[in-house]
Amino acid sequence: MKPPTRRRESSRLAILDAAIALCREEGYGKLSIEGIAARAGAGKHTIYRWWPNKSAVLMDALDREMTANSATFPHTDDFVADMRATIASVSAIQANPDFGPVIAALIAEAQQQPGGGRQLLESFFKPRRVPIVERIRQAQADGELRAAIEPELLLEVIFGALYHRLLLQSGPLDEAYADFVVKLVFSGLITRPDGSPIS
Amino acid sequence: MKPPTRRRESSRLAILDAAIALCREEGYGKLSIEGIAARAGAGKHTIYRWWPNKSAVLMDALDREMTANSATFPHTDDFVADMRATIASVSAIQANPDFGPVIAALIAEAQQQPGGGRQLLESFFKPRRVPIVERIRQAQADGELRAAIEPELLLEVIFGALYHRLLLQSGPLDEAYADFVVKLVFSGLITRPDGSPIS
DNA sequence: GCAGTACGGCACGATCCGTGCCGTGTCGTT
DNA sequence: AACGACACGGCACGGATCGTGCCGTACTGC
Repeated sequence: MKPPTRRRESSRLAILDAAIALCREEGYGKLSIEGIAARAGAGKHTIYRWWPNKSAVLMDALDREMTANSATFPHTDDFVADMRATIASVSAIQANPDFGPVIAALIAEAQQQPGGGRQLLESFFKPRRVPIVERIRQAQADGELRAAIEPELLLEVIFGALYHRLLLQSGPLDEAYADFVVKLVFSGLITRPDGSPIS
Repeated sequence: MKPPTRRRESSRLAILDAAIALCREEGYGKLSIEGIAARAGAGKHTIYRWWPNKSAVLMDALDREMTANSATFPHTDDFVADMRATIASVSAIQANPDFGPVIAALIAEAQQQPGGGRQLLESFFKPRRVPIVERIRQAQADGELRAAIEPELLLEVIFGALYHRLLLQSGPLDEAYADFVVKLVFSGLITRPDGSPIS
């Protein structure tokens, strides 16, 4: 009961490699289906058969690279430290010239169709946030964090701050910024017996 | 010493009206210089003479409408209430189908050129945030808010959260969300003698 | 080994880009 | 009031890319 696909894997990989390489070299604006096909030594039909548009190709290509080169999700007994390390890791990926501009291009392209943003969120971003959501829920279960707040809502604010820097280049996407954002978001939420602020 | 412009104002306005109308009707993806020129009854040269690309036209068009239809910036003695009302007003504009998609398109298009995001931020967004920055500085001067934090940095987090919903459609851009974001950001920053949380 | 199908290559009309030219109209100068 | 400069609308052009159709080849599964 194998999947009934006679798709040629070598073409698929050549297309994904060509797409993300061209995007990095020339920018997403100059990325074209014709260019991808030529570079991959493929016919345009082969691309149109398997992907609806060029952003879908690029999304698959980025997905392939990012599953190998993923963020780190430490899980120690210090929740805030875990979150700092996690968000710093995410921001480092977004600051990487090999990934940041491609992510920005995907967000940009999603604006072209109605509902494109939501689809990108559900199919690409949300699955990658699952480990972080789980870590937050764990902290809530442990009584380290107010339980009344949805973890996804917190991550909207945190990732929104990162995307602000990614899309509007308002400053460096470095560890200092990640620390600032995490501290800001959690400084009013952490439950400590003595009420001392987190450092 | 008048500015040496023989530019025809009627053409400029017709082009701006045509651009934003077409963007709303068909979406930014189907917006073309040829379409704008045809709808405005103008020559393409007239557009290329005064704007470098279609996103610049759209930015001018949106700017013209938003200066008339601006957010409200209340200034009472309750800083957090002021911020809630202000951010709720901003989010209402972004939730408006006449403005939100256009703003999203501008952010998306800015990703095409290197530095485009920063340019959009400086020329379009930052000037509109000035009153909010001033209100935050006032609160800091009044001792209502920790003075060590840059207001622009706080607004990055707040607006980032709004843009997350605008660009990724992660939920409604309503007053409840604006309240949540403002409360979250300021809950750890407000200085109160009794240390009670803001409600 | 056979049949089905995915494949690469090529060609096509359509759209939009950015630019050049041309004749007209309007505005500033004298 | 007359002139000259320039912005304007209209049209045309080559180039690029789109999405699709057709054709012959090569690979794959039964």
